[in-house]
Amino acid sequence: MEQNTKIAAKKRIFDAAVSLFARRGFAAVGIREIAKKAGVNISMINYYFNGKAGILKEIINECYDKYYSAILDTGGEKTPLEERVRYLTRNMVDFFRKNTELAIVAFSTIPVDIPEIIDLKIKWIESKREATNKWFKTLGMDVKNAPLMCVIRSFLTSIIFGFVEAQYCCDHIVQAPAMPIHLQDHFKHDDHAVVMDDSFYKKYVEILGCVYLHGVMSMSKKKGKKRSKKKRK
Amino acid sequence: MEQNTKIAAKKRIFDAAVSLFARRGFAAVGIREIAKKAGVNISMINYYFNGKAGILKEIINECYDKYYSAILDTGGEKTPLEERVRYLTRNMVDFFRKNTELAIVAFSTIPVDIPEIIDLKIKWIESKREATNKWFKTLGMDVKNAPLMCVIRSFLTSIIFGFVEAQYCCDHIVQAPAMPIHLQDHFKHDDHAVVMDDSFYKKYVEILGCVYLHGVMSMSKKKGKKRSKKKRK
DNA sequence: GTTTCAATCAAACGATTGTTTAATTATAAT
DNA sequence: ATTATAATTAAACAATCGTTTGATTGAAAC
Repeated sequence: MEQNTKIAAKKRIFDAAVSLFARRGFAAVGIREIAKKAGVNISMINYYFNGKAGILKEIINECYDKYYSAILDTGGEKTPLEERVRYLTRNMVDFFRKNTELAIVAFSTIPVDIPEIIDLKIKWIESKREATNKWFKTLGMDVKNAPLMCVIRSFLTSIIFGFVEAQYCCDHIVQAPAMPIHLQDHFKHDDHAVVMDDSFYKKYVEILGCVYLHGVMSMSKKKGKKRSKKKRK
Repeated sequence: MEQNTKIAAKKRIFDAAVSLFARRGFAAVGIREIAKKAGVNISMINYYFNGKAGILKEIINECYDKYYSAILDTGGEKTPLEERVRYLTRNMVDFFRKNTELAIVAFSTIPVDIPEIIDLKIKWIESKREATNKWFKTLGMDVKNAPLMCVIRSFLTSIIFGFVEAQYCCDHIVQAPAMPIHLQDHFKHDDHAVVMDDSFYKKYVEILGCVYLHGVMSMSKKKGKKRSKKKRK
């Protein structure tokens, strides 16, 4: 068996699983459906991934690797903060756009029955904790301030992921051919009818970056220092 | 059969389902498990709810009813905007805290195989669209600006829900007795070790309200008017 | 008391589930 | 060519799934 074809079968399974899990959820998709979509026999799931959970493990590893690459790339320290915020926002939006299904699966699946997956996720998050804290300190955040960090830490991820997931739902589930036509008419107005091309996302990134900057800087010690001068009487 | 006991059986099923669905997901939880937890026979699911999907339908209706009550209660029009933002933020945080499991199930479950549920959700969202737009106009948002509205529309919900869901996961899944002990040690520092009591949430609301106000007002036509005066030469 | 209606139960049904196993086929190495 | 290894297949397994059905029990109405 040529390496190319070997890789192809494994990859086909992976891609089929990502797509199906994203639309339907991990628990609702069976290995027979994945195998059928990938054009392989069901035993291949076990052979290549050691079972269904193994697919999920690889999804999580690939997604988190890409995710943390995106969020930890915040530009040069000499760059003005405004530009860095914009740069980061763009990185993250790009990440979620390019890896929508991967992210939906990895971020939304919490398989309680499979502790090793929970373990894996926790390890990823913990291993990147200090690195992400560095960025928040750059923003002037007090990382020991618990309620503050609960707002700020996943700010961009929550907003972008929430939006991208909703769009995915709209495009691939509600608008999917299998869905009754009358439901598809619901999205023919306002932001739902907008062509979300690169131009749209450029504006989205600008706006979000601005909201993030202004919102977060209202909590920043860096900005707070400026104010403290005025308050001293 | 007394009405009290009748209500009790149906409610026990509902509550058991909410709890199980929140932890494990709709597709992963079977009716036998729900019936066992509720202390009834499995046929009761069909009797009271016309099947598993019926439970989900009632969960969605109850949750969305409460959710929209919360987000549409934005205080009096005579009240200063700052206070209204704080008021709304508190409403929403309270809603998600009090109805965590309900919200997780209703917001996270997208049963592709059950178009009537998709339909129901869409109807809820569409029926409240104009009412929610009113608030955004109050904020000075241009509701026709698609990328702007894609940032602003679900801003608070994304952040609060994301946070509350993560805490639920931490408290009820990772920290659950069935989870191997070594995983539970991961959350003994920083914001994860904080007692999230009313005092914590009071600060959380303050901070989030402030971030929201400053972030959103950076995009507001109301604030924009003030600046336009200075720009005129 | 009897009859009717509501609530509950257990059994059955056809279908599906992920994992395992042994056989077969394809490919690589000699 | 033969042998060894990798990839693939089909069958089997034990378990589970949600819905349906008819029987039984409990409560209300008369």
